[in-house]
Amino acid sequence: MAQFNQTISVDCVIFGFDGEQLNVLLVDRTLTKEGQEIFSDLTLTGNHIYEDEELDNAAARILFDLTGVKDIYLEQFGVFASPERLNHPNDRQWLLANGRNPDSRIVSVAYFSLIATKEITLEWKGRNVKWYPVNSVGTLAFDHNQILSKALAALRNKLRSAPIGFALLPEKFTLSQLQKIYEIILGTELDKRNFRKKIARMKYLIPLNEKQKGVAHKPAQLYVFDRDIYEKSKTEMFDFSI
Amino acid sequence: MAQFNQTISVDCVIFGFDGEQLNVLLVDRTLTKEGQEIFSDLTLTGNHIYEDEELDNAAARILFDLTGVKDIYLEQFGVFASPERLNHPNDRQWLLANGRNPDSRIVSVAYFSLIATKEITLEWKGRNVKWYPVNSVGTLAFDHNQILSKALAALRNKLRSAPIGFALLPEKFTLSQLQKIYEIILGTELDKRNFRKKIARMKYLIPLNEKQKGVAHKPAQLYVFDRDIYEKSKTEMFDFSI
DNA sequence: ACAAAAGTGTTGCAGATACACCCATGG
DNA sequence: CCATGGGTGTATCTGCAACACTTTTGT
Repeated sequence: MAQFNQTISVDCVIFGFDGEQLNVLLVDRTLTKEGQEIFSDLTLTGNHIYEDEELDNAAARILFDLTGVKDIYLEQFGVFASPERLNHPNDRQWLLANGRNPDSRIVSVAYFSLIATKEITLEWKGRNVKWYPVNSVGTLAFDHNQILSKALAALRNKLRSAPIGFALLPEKFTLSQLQKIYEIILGTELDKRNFRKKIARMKYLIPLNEKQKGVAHKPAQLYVFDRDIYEKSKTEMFDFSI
Repeated sequence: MAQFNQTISVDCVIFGFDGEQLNVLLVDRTLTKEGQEIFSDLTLTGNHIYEDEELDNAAARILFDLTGVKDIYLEQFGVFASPERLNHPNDRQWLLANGRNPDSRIVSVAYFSLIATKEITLEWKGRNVKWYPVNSVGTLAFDHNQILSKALAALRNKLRSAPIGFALLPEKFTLSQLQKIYEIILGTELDKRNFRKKIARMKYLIPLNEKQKGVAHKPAQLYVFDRDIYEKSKTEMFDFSI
């Protein structure tokens, strides 16, 4: 593999869902000097790209490096390149301590991605990453709060126009889980019956002959998403509303 | 102003509407050597950014340089950074002839913008730019065909979710002109009466006490778009469809 | 037996579609 | 007076929202 490109980086906003909340994967950034902690805060996951690497591949690589998972939903949603984006004192100090020039400009191409929180083990390669509920994220490094909020907006938008909710769920999921995802991301309450009527119209959500087990209530039917059927139905789905 | 950043450029897909067709503004790229024309093709408008310049400002600057118009609708819709995007022979030759290194990687941040074709004079600063109907654009330089088709997709999407059609029209416009824009961009035919019913619901489209002049038929009422009313109504307009 | 979530139908209303004729102007 | 696009209303259909009770399991 070639070397890193010094001016282009990719940041990934990795969303996860644990059944209750929408979470983001954040990296612990602690700067120490002679054993003393100088500061400690959090960043999104990201990295520079290799000279011969496509952006999409760089994003997938970063994701794999941190989570050990491949073939994940990934979508580019913006570029962040303000000349001031590395100007905060902590950020400059951090860059200096890592042998980088805080005055050189870095464009960051931002992706968001969706995975089921439980599907991944964060012990992978001993990275210092953790899930944080999106609602309680404090001040992040660089312009990462901006990136996160734009990612949320992009996620909401996308969720309205394409069936991506189950990317946050295990392969087999229940309709209530799916409904909860819509409710949390869109910030609404949805009617159970109306929700299920819509689902019934989506031919690519396929009920299995299989039910939940070990729950202290009527076990729910499990569903899977069929990508092939979805791709076919997409061509027919035209939305001519002005 | 600082100097140019060599690795970051901004490309603008400038759409115009002439009453009949959707057009793109393209730049003539003719390479000559010792008075001999070596090749001649077309590119999108674009330029490198200045070291201390925001991306949005760079896009606005490029637009102003080429058209002499300010305060234009502009929207970022993607980044193009494939390591192979400058690899075609003509492109390499062109870069070399212009003193640039064809092997260095350039990321291009792409914007699309909307203006009324007739509002601008292309003699501005003697640039070699011209309008071309989007339907009959041939092979463009670099990856500009890719950029153009993604711009069209972004435009269609945006048009469905936000009232931006009149950005392609003069300040005062008729409803038939607006309808034609929707028809051409979305590739549909729309019913005149139903279209006007939707318009009537948009309180930010304001009928003037003024009519078309010099047309050989019943003169149409002119409308303007009121940005303030739009911004207010936006907050209420929530779309909770899943 | 009880707690907890799953699952299921009907009705009213609003917004979408389909459709045809008269009007004002310039030439 | 003719050609051209401007402007208008109604009937039907379809999709969305609101709403409450029975079922299955684990403890």
